[in-house]
Amino acid sequence: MNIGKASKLSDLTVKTVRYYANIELVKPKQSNFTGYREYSEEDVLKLKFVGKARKFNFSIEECRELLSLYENENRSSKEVKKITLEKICEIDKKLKELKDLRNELSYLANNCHGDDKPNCPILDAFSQK
Amino acid sequence: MNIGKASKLSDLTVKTVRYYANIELVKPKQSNFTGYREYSEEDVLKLKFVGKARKFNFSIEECRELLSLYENENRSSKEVKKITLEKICEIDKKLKELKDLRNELSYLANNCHGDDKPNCPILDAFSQK
DNA sequence: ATAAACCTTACTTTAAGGGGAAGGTAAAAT
DNA sequence: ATTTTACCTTCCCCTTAAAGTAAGGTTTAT
Repeated sequence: MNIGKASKLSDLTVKTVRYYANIELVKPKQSNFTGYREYSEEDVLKLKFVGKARKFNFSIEECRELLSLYENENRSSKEVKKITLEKICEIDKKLKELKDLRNELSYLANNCHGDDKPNCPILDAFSQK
Repeated sequence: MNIGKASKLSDLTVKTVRYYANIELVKPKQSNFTGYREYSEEDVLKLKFVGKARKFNFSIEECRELLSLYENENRSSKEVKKITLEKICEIDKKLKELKDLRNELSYLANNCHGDDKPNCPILDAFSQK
């Protein structure tokens, strides 16, 4: 099938699918006389796989790694679990940062009158030496 | 003072300070015969202000807005509070996304044996149709 | 025959700088 | 006085993961 259909079936944009071909993440065989990319059913499965993993916040390079495990019959689930646990750690770190940030901002907002006067504890906090 | 000192005092890299000058966020007067940027004490205060706001996750454009409020004697704290509350909403949204993601990943990891066998519920989940 | 729908490569843009080259300047050490 | 070292400048490329657009080739439908 052509890229348009592969795009629809995998729920990715044509641009994205073409990008994945360029970076050799999911590379279809090139049909030689039209120059059109020719996608197989299996390619579509791989595209879907990557789409899911991307939604789970895995980077392209991590997707490449997962995909090679996915394709490898001799893989061990240990490796996949390890990558996933690392990703969870990353997310926890980010969550903590965001929570702290939210606390500080909400503290500032609560102490700001929000009226027409220029006094503003938010700006004061930003301009503290 | 030169950019190096302004950089140290504001706790930003020279690259960053130069970048802020280029995008006219914090623009010092250019000393004309050496071509060196000439920073005032007030410029340093602005750089620090931006540094703080950036740490609070405000984008450059939001910093520009906050900075103009900071410089404006006729500002109303209402405006600043509004921008801050919007930022808190954004953070809440991001927090929810990350929490959901974490739940799904941790569910998958918990169900993965993590041994040397190829069966892996994580990969299975990624390849579901 | 022509228009539409689809495909191609290639270039530019995004956010917020980081890295490094090539070269000018200033201050300190010899 | 000269050289070394420490700063400073502009300029260009790199990062993520595509999206936008241009210019042009192909295929299908009317």
